[in-house]
Amino acid sequence: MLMSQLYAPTLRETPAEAELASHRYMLRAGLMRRSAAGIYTFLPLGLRVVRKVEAIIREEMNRIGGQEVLMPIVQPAELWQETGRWNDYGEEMFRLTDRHNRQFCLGPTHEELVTDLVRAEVRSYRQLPLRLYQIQNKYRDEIRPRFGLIRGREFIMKDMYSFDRDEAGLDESYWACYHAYERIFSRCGLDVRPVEADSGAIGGDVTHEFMVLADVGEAVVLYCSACDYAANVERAESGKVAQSEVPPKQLPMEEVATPGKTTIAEVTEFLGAAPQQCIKTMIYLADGEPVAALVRGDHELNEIKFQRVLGCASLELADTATIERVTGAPVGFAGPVGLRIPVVADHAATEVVNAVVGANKADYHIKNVNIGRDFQVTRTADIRVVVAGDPCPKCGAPLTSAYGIEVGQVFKLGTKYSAALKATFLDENGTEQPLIMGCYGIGVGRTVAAVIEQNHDEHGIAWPVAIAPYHVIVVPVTIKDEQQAKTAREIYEALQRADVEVVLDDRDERPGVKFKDADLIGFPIRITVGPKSLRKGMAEITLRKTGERMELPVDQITDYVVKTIKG
RNA sequence: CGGGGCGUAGCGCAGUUUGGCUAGCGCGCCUGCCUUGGGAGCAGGAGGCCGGAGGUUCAAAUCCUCUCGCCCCGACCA
Repeated sequence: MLMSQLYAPTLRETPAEAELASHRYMLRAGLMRRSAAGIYTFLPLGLRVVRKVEAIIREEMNRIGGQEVLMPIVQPAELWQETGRWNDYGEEMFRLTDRHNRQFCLGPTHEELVTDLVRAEVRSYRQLPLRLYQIQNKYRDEIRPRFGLIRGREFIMKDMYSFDRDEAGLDESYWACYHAYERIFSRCGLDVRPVEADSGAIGGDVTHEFMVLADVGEAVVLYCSACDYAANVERAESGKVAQSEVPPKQLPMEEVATPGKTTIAEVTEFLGAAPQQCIKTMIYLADGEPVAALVRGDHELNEIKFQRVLGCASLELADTATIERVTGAPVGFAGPVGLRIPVVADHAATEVVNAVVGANKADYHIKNVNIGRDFQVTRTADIRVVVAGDPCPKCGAPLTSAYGIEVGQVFKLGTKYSAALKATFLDENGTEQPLIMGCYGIGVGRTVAAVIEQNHDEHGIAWPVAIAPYHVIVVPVTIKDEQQAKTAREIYEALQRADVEVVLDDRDERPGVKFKDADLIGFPIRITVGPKSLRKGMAEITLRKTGERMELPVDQITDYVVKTIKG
C-alpha cells in the first residue's frame, strides 16, 4: 500500500472529544471517526486491526470446536418477551417498530436468538455438545457512552454459546473457552487477568471476567499478591480480619444527643469516635419488603452481594417515608436496636464491641451497643465492599486493588434460557431435559482499545505485530532523490513478495512529517532509506516499541523483517 | 435523569459580557518558489447560513424563547 493512497487522515491536534490515550490515538492516527455518541466508523487502518483481532478469535474458537454463525441484528420482541427480558432489559435496549407496528430491538446480545435457533433443531443428546459463535455488531443504549470504543452504543462482539447435556459438559465447555480466551488475549499482546465476577442480569452463577489492568479501567478488581485469587469488586470477598485477643469489656448502652448529625463523618467527629467503632444501618426494599443492612462505619455496603444474600429480584434503598415508618426516625438516625424488620449484618459489623449506632429517634445515637445483648440479627453474611489491604479469602495475604477494562467474560448460564424457551433434548433414557448453556463474550473494539492503552507512548501507538494494521513502513527520507526512491521501492516490493504487510511512504513530505506519522500510526518496524546509510548500501531499521535501531545491507532487509515478525 | 460545559472553516480555538459596518487566528488543504534525517520558510489562494427554528432591533455569532447535538461529573451508600 502506498501512503499517498492510504485513507488514513492523521491529526496533528487532539480532537476535543477524546480523553483516553486509546481514544485519542484512534482518532489521531486515522483509525476511526465518530458518527454519533458512542458510534464509530472504522477507517481502513482501524478495520485492519479489528479484522486481525477477529481472525485470532476465530482461530481459537474453531480450535475448541466452535462453529461460526451469523444472527440478525434486528430481533423480534416476542422472543424477548418469552424470557421476560423485553421488560427486564429496560432503557438500555434500542427498540424499533416496523410499518405493521410490530416491535423489534437491535440485539444487545443473542441468548434468545441462539436458543430459539437450537430448540428447533436439537432433539437428542447425540447432537451435543454444540458450540456456536458469532462476531457482529450489538447495540446497547448506554446511559452515558464514553471513552471511545470502550463504552459505545454500537460495538462489535464475539459471543459463543455452548449447549451441553449436563453440568460436567458445561464445565468442559466453560474451561475450554476460558483457556481459549487466555490464548486470544495473549496473542493480541495483552496482559490480561481473569477475575471472579458477578453474573448480573444475564443470570447464571459461575463467571469470570477477563480484565486488562489499566489506570483508565472502569471496573475495580482485587487480587492477591500471594495466591491466584482475583475478583471483580462486585464479587470480591474478604477473609476474616483478626480480632483483638482480649475483647474489650462491654459497657452499658448510653443514648447521646447528636443534633443534625446524620452521616458517619459527622457523627464520628461530633462524638470523637472512630468510624470503625460505628455500625451503619441502611434500610432497603427487597422485592418491596423493608430489610436492614449493617456494615461497619468505615465500610461500604456491596449491594450486589447483599442482593445475592437476600435472593431477591429487586433491591433498592428505601424511600424516606419507609425509613421513617420502620425506624421511627428521619433519615440519618437508623440503628439496629429495636428494629422489627429482618436485619442482615456484615461479618465485620458483628465484631464491633461497644458500637455507636443510630437511636431510631431524631437527633440521637446510642453508644456502647453490643450485638446479642442489645440487638439480634437475622443473619450474618459478607455484604460489604472489599478494599485494598483486606485479607485474601483464600490465603489471608493482603489484597491489592487495580482498575481494569473488561474485555471478555465467560458465564455458566445453566438452564435459565433453555427453560424459559423450552429448549430441550432427550437423554439416553428418553427423558426430556433442558439444554445446559454457557455464554462467552469478547468485546472486539474494546480489545483493540485496551491494546492501545497497554501499548502506546507520547508519540503514538506501538502495535504488537500480531494485530498491527501493517507490519512495516518504508520511509525514503526524500522521495525526490532518485536513488532513495528506487531503493525504497525495491525494498517495498521485496517485502511484498515475502508476504509482509508493508506501506511505502511515497509522499513528498519532509522527513519529520513522515516519521511522526509512522510513530503515531505505530508500525512495528520502520525502514528508513536515507543518504547516510544508502552510501554504504544500507538502510536503517527502527523498532517502534523499543526504539532500537540498526543498519543492514539492503539485500538483507527482507530476511531480517520476516524473521522479526514471525518470531 | 440531575449538575456543569461546549457547538464559529477539515482539526484546535478567539470574538459573545458591552449588538455595529469586510467574522478572525493557528494547524491542515490548493498554487508557485524554496527546502529535505523528527510535524521548515516565503508569496498567493480556496474554504464558514457562526448547530437549527422563531423572536427583539435600523442592525444579531453577540440579546430573548424554543429546539437539536456533543463533552465532562454525578445518579440515591443515612
